[in-house]
Amino acid sequence: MKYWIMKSEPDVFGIDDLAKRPRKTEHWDGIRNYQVRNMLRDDMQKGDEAFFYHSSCKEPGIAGIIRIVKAAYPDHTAFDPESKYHDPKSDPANPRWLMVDVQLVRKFARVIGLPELRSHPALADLLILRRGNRLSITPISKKHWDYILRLEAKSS
DNA sequence: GCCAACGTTGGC
DNA sequence: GCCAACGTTGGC
Repeated sequence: MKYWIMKSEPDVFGIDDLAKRPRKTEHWDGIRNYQVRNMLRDDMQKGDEAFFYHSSCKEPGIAGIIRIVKAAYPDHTAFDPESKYHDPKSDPANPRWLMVDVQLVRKFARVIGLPELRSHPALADLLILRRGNRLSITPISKKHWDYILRLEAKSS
């Protein structure tokens, strides 16, 4: 079982939106980056867990935990001309883009903010804190995962 | 809104 | 295959 950090803009789709979905489950669509797609396809498995990270917002940070409940399958929004994720180059017979289904495990009692994450030397090599990192999904080690879980219990 | 840091595109 | 131009991301 692996661990991940998955970024989303809460103005578009945040952890509270996921909580409102039936069975608190939704497909994670719109991935249009080859590196991320390859990770989905090759490394991400059903049962993996991920931190739900809020980006491009007032308080960027980790908002809770989600679980992969369905492994990678074709992202149908690529075929939909009405979708903002439409990609005419994705052939339904040979889909270019993939998505997974995620389910909310739990929302954190508080958002663990980006400045707080940065303040911990133990998290210095966390990919999401790296300058210029723009991948919407990144792997995270069990060690970092557990460390961040312990942060949640502390007050900020 | 600015800007750094990428990824992608397309001409050559 | 190179590389300039362009688009996107995301923190601030």
